[in-house]
Amino acid sequence: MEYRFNEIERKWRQRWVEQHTYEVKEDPSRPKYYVLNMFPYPSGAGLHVGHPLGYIASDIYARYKRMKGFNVLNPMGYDAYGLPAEQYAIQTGQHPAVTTEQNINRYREQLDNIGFSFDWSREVRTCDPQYYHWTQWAFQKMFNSFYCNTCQKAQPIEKLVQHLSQHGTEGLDAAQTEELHLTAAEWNAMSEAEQSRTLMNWRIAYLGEMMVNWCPELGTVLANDEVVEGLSVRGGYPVVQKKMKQWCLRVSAYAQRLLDGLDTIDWTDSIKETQRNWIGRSEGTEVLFRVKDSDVTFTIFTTRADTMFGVTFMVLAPESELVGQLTTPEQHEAVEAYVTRTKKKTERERQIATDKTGVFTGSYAINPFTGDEVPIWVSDYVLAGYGTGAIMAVPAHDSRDYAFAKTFNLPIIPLIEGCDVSQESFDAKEGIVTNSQGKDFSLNGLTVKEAIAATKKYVTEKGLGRVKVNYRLRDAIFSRQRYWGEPFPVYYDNGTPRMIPEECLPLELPEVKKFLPTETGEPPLGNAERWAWDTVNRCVTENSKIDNQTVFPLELNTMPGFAGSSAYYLRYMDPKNDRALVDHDVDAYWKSVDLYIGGTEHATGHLIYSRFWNKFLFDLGYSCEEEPFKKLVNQGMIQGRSNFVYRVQGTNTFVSLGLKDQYEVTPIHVNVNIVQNDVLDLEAFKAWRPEYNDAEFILEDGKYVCGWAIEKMSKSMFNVVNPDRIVEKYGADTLRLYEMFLGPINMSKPWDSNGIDGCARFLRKAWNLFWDKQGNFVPKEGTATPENLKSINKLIKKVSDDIEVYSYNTSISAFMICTNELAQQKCTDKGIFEQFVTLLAPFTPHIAEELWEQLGHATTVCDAPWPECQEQYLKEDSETISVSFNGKTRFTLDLPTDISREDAEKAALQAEATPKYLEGKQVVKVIVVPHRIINIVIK
RNA sequence: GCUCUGAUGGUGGAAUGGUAGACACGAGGGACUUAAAAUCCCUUGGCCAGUAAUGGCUGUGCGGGUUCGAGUCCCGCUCGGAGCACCA
Repeated sequence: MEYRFNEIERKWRQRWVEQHTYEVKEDPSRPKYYVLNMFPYPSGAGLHVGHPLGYIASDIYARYKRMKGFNVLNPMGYDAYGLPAEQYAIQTGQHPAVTTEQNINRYREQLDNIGFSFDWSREVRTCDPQYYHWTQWAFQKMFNSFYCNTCQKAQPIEKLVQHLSQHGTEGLDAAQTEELHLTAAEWNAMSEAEQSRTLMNWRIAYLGEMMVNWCPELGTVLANDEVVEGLSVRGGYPVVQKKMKQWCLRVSAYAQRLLDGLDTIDWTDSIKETQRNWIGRSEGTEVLFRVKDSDVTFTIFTTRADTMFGVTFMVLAPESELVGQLTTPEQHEAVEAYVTRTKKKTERERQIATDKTGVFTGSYAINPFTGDEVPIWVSDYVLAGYGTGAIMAVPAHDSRDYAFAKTFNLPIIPLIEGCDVSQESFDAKEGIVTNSQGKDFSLNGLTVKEAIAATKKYVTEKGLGRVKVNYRLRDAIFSRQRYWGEPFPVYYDNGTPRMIPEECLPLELPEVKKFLPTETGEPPLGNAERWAWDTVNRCVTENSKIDNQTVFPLELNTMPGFAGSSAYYLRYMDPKNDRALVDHDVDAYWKSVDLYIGGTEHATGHLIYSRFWNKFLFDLGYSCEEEPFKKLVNQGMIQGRSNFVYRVQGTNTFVSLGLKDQYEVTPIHVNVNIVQNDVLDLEAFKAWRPEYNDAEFILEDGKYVCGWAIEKMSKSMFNVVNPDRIVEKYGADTLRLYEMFLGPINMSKPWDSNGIDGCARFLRKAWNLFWDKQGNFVPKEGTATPENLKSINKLIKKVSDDIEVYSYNTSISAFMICTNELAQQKCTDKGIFEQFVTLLAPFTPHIAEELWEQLGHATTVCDAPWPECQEQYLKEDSETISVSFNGKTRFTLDLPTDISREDAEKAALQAEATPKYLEGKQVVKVIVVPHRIINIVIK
């Protein structure tokens, strides 16, 4: 009987749809399990073989869990907003919604080909108003909340307003943009608009004037994780720093909880470490410095409080507000020129620069420990956004300060016994402190660690400063000057931002005539005036105050890509709910994602924002778990394996790999789809491109062998392998199997079609177990032999163990071994075959369903119970045990398998061959270890 | 610079501290066939000895250590991949 995978796969895919096999409902009688893949951005290029890797891995696990009796949620959807569709729209005029729809349809077709157990009735798309309703809703909740440091959670903004009106900022401990001091009277005297503006200092979603990453080419600002080495991640365009008024999310308020939460979740160390780096917690001290002949004071942040006696100058960031206050008239011109020069530099230029530049302000600060006057400089090696934007410089013990001091000839005072700072600074936090004697305070003789602690204590007691924890993590910039994103549900009342009433959500994205900024430089939504006024008239009741002559009444920015992907896992639980993001009871059932699969590239983006977003919803009681993703598995990237042909220079002749060294050749990328096992299909090559029509070849052994290299999978390298082609040629089951067989899912590896035949061969062999040469169905009741039982139980044990740790490649090896054994044993027992098919079902569902039906079952194999291993069949009566002395095998013994350790020792010592090895020697101990070895230690 | 990862045949990769190289690909040999494809069987880390069965030595990036026994644990390097980085 021939294995016709095409027919079988088509049949079952259709039946799964008809019978709603993969649709799930909340079912309190069964335990739940939530499996999730990072949903894809549907790009125009379609899926390549790398994309389904994670989906297959999670599908296997989801199917396995279902067979183990869990109610499994395994949804899929699309992260549909994004720059490529919009860039394409700008070039072609094609509406992004149209291209996105097309791409989604193509993705769906490709995904359906692979036989996933997704519950498509729960599909979400971030660009669907039914979906982004809740993205906008969450934003409004953030706008109407602040973060209370005392209770460590988000609170309604009304509580803050109440506090301000009764006590001002007195006793208020909340996450804020800058430190404000207000009395209740001052607050109450403010106009409503002023109060609204002031509240931005605390809101979790706030409008802030801040330095942003501006990308002129893309015409938009970008978040920190969207910029790498001063270039935009999308497109690689330069990014400059610019001060702009933008919507921001106060992610920094959650820094400590984001850090602490990492200890409660099962993610790999490396991705946790990446997030820890990104959050960048650093414990230190803030110290207040007075300025000579002035009332001005300023604070600096340091992690090396022990080096207070080595401060020889101070440095301000060029963007610091102190620069203006501290520059003396004589230095004004020089400082001005320096600050202007810095502004013109791109982020990248500032990062690359190794030389220290700077300028003296003319002012001096007074070291609170020594009373010394030290000059205050301005330099761009100090960052405005970190700490206080000002530092105390200790050139002896900080390499950057050292370089600056050398450049400008400033003094260097060493503070560690025996350190040599003539060539470079001594940065290590170790050694014994010296040179540190003040009026009433000395650090001499202490270790660095002790000195830091002592200084902290002193500073706090004397009111010179305080202990402070700083984080690198910045607030997320939430505005994009783009069209294809969620509109902000915000209108402006004479410049004061207000939320569109909740009952008016979703605020739908309007049609626009063009996707570029308006002539006045407004974002693309500025083209949609009609939409703006209609919205205001429809939703805002008291709109009399809005000046409809001059000011555009709605927010024109749209939200960034991470907005829609931050809470999508909650929406999958209850995707059609039009009254809430997710029903409370439904959320209480599904709780959080048990297994999340996706790439590491989202470590500092989506995976931070999502955790932040969920923690916020948790604080407000909308999500019942604090961490959204309990277990995270990162699938590796699938790289491309490119093939090359070698053209003899100046000819149209191509020489095979083994002979190319005899010629002057140019390697040329050749389409991997016309190469098999590195052998070129000559006719296909000639037909590939017109210029190769009359190509000639120099062959080796009658074949043209191509060279190869591992590169990124990309169109330009002609190494993109399309899963549809593999499915067509080998079937989806073979594709699934092969992708998993390539190696552990968390490792990056090149796609190499060379091995795929092995998996196809295995499935054919497995299929052939069920029919004899005449085409008769083999399985019969009650014919199991002990060998059959041993083989299948070995398989059950191996697959059950391996699947739990996602070691699918070794499971598949076990299947191959078992298949060969059953074939050799000429197994005919129906029970054995049923167990075999059941085990196979998560991996290769189509063939498993077909065989399951052939075995006489009317129900789907998806609900067959996962077999339990019967250990008794694995045991043997006796086995050969090697006996070794001092690590070398000397002889073997046949012993019963269930023999005790003592008896084994006795048997080994009494064995006939033993004495001659023991002559004149003393037995120290006998060690019985698993795997059939007894080791006798002698002296 | 700091942090995290990894290194095993021609290739992808297996090995709870216990016979390293499972399984697969590739390669070589053989069977079947007019032929090819497909299928099946055998060999396959390296070196040495033997007509052969087989035996010996060596071997998991490098150098040490712990252990009866180390790919696995510890210390010190080399090289690759990733993250952070003028973060005070």
